[in-house]
Amino acid sequence: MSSRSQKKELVTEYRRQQILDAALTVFSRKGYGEATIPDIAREAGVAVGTIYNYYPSKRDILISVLASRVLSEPFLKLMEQSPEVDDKAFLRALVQDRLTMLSQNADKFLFMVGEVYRDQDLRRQWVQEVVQPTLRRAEQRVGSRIESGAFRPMNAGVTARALAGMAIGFAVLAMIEGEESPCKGIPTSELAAQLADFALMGVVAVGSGSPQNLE
Amino acid sequence: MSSRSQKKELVTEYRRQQILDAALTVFSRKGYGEATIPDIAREAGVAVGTIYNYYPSKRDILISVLASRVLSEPFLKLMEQSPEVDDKAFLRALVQDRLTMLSQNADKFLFMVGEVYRDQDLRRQWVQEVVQPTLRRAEQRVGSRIESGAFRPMNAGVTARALAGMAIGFAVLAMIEGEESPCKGIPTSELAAQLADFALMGVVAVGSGSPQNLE
Amino acid sequence: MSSRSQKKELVTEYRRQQILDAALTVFSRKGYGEATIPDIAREAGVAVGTIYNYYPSKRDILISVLASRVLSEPFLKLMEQSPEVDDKAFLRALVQDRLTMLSQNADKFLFMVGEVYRDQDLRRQWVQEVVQPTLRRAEQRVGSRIESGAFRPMNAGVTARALAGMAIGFAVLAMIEGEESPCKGIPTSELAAQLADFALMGVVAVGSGSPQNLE
Amino acid sequence: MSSRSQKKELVTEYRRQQILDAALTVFSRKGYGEATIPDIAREAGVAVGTIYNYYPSKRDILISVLASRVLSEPFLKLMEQSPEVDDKAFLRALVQDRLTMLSQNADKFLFMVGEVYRDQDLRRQWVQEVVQPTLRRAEQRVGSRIESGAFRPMNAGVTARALAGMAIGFAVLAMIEGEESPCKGIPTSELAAQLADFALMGVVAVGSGSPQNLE
DNA sequence: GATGAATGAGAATTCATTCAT
DNA sequence: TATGAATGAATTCTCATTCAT
Repeated sequence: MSSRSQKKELVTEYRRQQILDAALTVFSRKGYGEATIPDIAREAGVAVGTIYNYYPSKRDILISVLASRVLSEPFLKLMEQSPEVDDKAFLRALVQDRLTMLSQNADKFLFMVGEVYRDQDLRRQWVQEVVQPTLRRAEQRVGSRIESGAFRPMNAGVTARALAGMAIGFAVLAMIEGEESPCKGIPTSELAAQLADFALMGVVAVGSGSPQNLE
Repeated sequence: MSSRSQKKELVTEYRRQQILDAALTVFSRKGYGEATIPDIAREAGVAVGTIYNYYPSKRDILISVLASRVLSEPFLKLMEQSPEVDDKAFLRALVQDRLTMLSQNADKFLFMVGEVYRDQDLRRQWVQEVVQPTLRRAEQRVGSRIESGAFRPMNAGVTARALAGMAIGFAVLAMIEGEESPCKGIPTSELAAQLADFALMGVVAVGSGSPQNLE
Repeated sequence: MSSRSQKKELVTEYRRQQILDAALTVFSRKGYGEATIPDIAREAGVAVGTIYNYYPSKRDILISVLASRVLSEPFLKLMEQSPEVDDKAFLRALVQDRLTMLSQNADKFLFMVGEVYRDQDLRRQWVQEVVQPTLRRAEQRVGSRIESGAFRPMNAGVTARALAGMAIGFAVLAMIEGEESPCKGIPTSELAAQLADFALMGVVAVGSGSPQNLE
Repeated sequence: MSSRSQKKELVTEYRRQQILDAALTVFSRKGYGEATIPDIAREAGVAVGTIYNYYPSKRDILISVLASRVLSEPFLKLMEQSPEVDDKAFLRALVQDRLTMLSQNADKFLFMVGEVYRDQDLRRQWVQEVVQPTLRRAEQRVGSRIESGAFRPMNAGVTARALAGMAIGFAVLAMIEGEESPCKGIPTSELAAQLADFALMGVVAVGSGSPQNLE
């Protein structure tokens, strides 16, 4: 008896995933506005009506796709980083991971930017449940390094966002430039190393005459 | 006679602007997919049919809006920066300017991200005519500073993109976090100063024990 | 063996009633066109599929509901009136009963008026099996009172329909006027008395000067 | 200039009527629930989209049809009756007129019974603007006849509703019985005469022994 | 050129009915 | 027999585009 209802639940859950996967694919390809329910149904291999047995409207599909596939999933790994390695190795690995992830998921991210920005509830939920916890984690790490004297005294919140922003912005630029980017030929590991160095040491040559220039 | 045709041209040009402004407003508010021609007509104060006397289709309006309002204008200022001040002041001013611009135009940017990414021609045109010239200029500046020994030896292309990306990514995060951001209370000039310092000197405390940690 | 099959039949019959009751409730509330099979299933506490084990289509449910719940039941009582009391008491009791019945079942009647009118077979069946037997009975009663000289010489068929129509029409008006009706505050027994007097004696004051006016 | 906009308004008004007429026809034939917008468009000889340029939803079409074609129009004549003729002639003419009108418009009435009953706003509006003014007029007439001693002392409100109800109920029964009604062969003028006599004098034979029976 | 009513293809959504379990 | 997920035709409604005035 339990097995019967368990089985049914499994099938139901599988359908849900099937539909979300299909929706993500279609949204990525055509954007939310241009995607149609028949598109999603075809991609999922189910009938149009079936979709409505699982989600009450197209917008609800979007919400579910974002919640379960786009807005949190890619961030999960980021939250689990072991803090035990040294900064440089950590940062290189992190940046490399981010770049890889972003370039692999660029299409899956871009379709939702406008939608999330426009839907206040969606934005707030995402910010509170995903973005801010992630940033807070980075902030804490930066803060503890500052306390230990390893990092210069800085505003940890701003710095964490500058670091995260650098990775995101760099990846976005790479995405936009596409094949025409001069970074295209450089291996990701090398890019990550350069970015990590930039973040750790900045651009100024230490011991050069520049510091004077700076003040 | 000439004045007659000149006048006509002026009116025509004015109408074009009127329609583009209205379209930008509506696209920003609702997104391209959800915006309708009647929306734009209402916003512009003209009849639906009039719009089709100036643009052959909704998509063409999008193209024109992006080309004339979104993709270049905000970057024009970037190209005009005087390079004669010292690095720190320059960077602070630049970053502050970018942050202000982005926060003022966030809504105007976000609606088109997905659209541009999906339209290859549009993306390529934008990249070649606007993005790359701007980045190349930054790259040259970084390159000359490296040559002069003011900056550490680095890949100028990567570094220029890391700098630009940091500003863009930071602003995007601020936009996403909105009111909930811990940076919300900090004056833009102060934020710009922190970001500029981060870019110039990195996070590591010079002379600390960290450098060993780093290697 | 017999008890097994009897039990089964009982259950089957019970289900049928369950479904018809639910259908009547839902049809009354939303009308036939807007009522859905899931609505009825929910109301009946059975699954959608179960309904199709008992009735082959939504239209068949309507037919059964009308036949067993709406078109005959409320008229059955009418046939059972004892004819042995005097006219005035009889008419008062009858009218009061009709008014009470109609006001209690108004919602159950109204949803089907259009449906029945449109379905010729349904209408004819109802007329032949229910309406006409009832009216014929009233007609006979009026006829016998005319023969005995108690009623004026009149067309018994027309008069019977005028009497029945008065009760029905009065109740319909009361239903339509709802709370706003000036009859709202009058007790049903008083209303019934007035209507019965009207039917028996008409409106004209006997012995008044009006009769001249009338000819 | 004025003629231009006047012309346009005329066309607009004509379209509105065209659509309402078509909707009335289709609603009458199929009922509101089963009627479709393409049905109405076809009947009106316009495109589906055109309908939506004039009415925002199917329900709004219903409301307009009821307001302009069904709920008031047939009642207008009733309000204009000249009160100067004698009661019998007046009542005969009135009843005949009602019977004719109802039998000609039966199909147009029946489809809306359930809809009006279910839509509180619609019902209330109809009652206040059409039904009650009409009934009040009848009530006043009955009241003045009572005062003059021509009618017996009665509750004028109840009596007016009994009279109106009789005409309505009689017509409804005739509609329901259709071809099978024994009244089918009787000319409308004769029916009206019988009903008027019934209303004026009741069923009881004056001077018969019945009055004793009645008390 | 400007206008806005008309158009109809196409979108989201509903729901009667089927059928495997 | 009971169930309820799956189906897809049918429905309401939208809107880019056309075109007569």
